[in-house]
Amino acid sequence: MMSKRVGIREVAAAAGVSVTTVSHSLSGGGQLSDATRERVKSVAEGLNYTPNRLASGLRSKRSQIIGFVSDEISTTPYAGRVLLGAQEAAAANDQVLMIVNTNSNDRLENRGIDALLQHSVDGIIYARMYHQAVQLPEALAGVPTVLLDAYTDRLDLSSVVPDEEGAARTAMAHLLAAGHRRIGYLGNIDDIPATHGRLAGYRAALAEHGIAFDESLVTVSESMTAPGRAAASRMLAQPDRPTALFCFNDRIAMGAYQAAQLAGLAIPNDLSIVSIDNFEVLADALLPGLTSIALPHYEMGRWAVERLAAELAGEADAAPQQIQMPCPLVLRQSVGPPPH
Amino acid sequence: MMSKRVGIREVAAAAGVSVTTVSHSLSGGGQLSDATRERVKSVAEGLNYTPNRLASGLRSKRSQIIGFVSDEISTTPYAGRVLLGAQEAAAANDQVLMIVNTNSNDRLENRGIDALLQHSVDGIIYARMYHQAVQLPEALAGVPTVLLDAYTDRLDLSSVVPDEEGAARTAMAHLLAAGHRRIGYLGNIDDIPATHGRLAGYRAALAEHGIAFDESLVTVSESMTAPGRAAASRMLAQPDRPTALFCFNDRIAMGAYQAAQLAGLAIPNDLSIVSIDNFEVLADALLPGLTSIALPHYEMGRWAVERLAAELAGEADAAPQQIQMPCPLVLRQSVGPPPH
DNA sequence: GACATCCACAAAAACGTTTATGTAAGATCA
DNA sequence: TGATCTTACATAAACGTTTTTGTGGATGTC
Repeated sequence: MMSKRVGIREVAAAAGVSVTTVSHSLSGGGQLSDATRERVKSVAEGLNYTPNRLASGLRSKRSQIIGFVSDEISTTPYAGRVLLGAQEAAAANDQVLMIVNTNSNDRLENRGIDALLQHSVDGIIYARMYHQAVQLPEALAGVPTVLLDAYTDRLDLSSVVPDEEGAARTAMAHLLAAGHRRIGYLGNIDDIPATHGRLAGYRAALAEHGIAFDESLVTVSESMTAPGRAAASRMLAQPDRPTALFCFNDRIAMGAYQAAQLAGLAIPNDLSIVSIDNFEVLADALLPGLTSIALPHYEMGRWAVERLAAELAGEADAAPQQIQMPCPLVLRQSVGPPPH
Repeated sequence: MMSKRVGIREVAAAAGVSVTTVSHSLSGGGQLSDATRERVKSVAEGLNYTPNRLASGLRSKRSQIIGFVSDEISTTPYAGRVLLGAQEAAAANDQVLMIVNTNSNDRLENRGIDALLQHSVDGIIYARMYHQAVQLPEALAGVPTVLLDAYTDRLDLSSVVPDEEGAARTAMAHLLAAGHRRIGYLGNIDDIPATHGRLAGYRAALAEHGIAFDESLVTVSESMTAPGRAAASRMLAQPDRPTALFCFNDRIAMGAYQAAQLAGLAIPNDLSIVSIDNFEVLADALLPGLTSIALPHYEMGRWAVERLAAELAGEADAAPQQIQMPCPLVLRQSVGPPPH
């Protein structure tokens, strides 16, 4: 049982054909009679033959490996979902993922990319853990690459990011449908696409419903719980306080929960809250459950790898695409009608 | 610039030596004069030569790839830290990680392992996302393997898991040092090592301090927020309620926070809480911050890969080890002296 | 000064595939 | 009926390394 791995030669010998024939039989190439093809296949199966991908990659220039470089694999809880989507898509395409983390460090990034290229990856997913603009490293020039949760101004690269504005509109639509008209926005302060896109979505949703934008209903803070709590407290202390809050993310929303509690406001009876992230450990754990917009991490991971695979295969629709993924609403219990 | 990748032949030609000499120069093998060695190295550097790992792996039987098999890469927020530790250790050893997710599905697991073996990984990290007993799949027989957050009864396999009992003792020691004597334990109900180890640690810590074990101070529930809340509520409703709670994990602790709030108890003035997980998004966000024991995910990832690398290198201390990693206490604001 | 030893390097085989090229037998065609 | 085309496979080169084996000269030994 524990002999050397069986190679293509052994299969050839056992089937009474040449190694060429075996190779063609298994890959579907060449011209062979269906009879031999099938016979060889079953012999190979019987011998438990599996090809050596190093050898086949060396010769064919296709390693069937996709490199995955990300900035921060660990600090966010999203990385796992992205990776899962990417890995599943890879498996479906008979590919496998080789990962490298850069810690947002250029030297590490270059070393990592180098390592991937030395292993002859067929292409690379260049991923960020939050939506941002990036500049593609020199080392990736000429390497098939798809951007994930990141974008550049280059139109020859495919990329996928969440539809930030759409996400905000969806959140707002939900609040508006519940009857709210005074809706506060607890925004983020960083200069990133999410900041601008979500604010734009907030304003657009108001405009669509003929509600005037009210400067006093918008605050910005760091997107963490404590600053969110402070911002929410300020907003709820206003004389004509909003009946609902749309929060930049779940951590700010958690701050809003705390502020509401401190202000003696019940959710959702006195105050409705919706936010973005659908970070389950928080959203499910909060009391009541937090209605939130999910960022499509799994889907972006899948899409990026599928896109890359398509481009590598030189498929018909292989022109690069830059897409924005829709973000679905996940209902829980933090939204109700406004108090009268 | 964008010519074919430069190979070892070009380096040989440029340096005026044979490819053999180049290979030896760069790998440190063979016997060459230091002069040639250095000269070849600088020529290689000048040409921007990087070896083709497929070719070198094919010939040398060492791919420099480590396979990483995990059950659930996405559902827990810990995966990222494990992966980060593993990846960093791999990079330090000039290796790279190839990952595969099994979704706890045997068929997927076998296909994934097969894929890794086809790519000639040098060894495999067989990881679980929570501490548990496993049975090593058939397909891994004969493949160098290290278990991560998992163990078997086989002594020929290295493994690393958290020291559950020690973690509980550390948590308890902290509460005891603060002066608490009536300490409740909100435990978990699953039949897993963490359940038994942490309970054992709780009992051991009490015994060490001459405190009698009180059945009424222990509850078990699912390890999530809502069940934790219910369990904590029951415990806090007791006539002689505990002054402190040790929680199985942060999610249960969050439930305890909610129960305390419902019962009108302030943390840490009326009730101290410590738990295990140090799940930062929760622990930092809770008000006040939750003092928690960190599980050594990053460290386990590092250790597993380093261990595997050592065993692959056939180092002197290469005898398999099964270790339990210590779990450090992360102080926040949820522990104070008991109310008098 | 004959022989073995060692040094510094080169030539060539090998790793396990894929692919380019070759070929023998049968089918097709004028 | 010979020439040409297909069909179905085989032979051999190639991928870019590492490793095994070879070699010519310098050095050492007695």
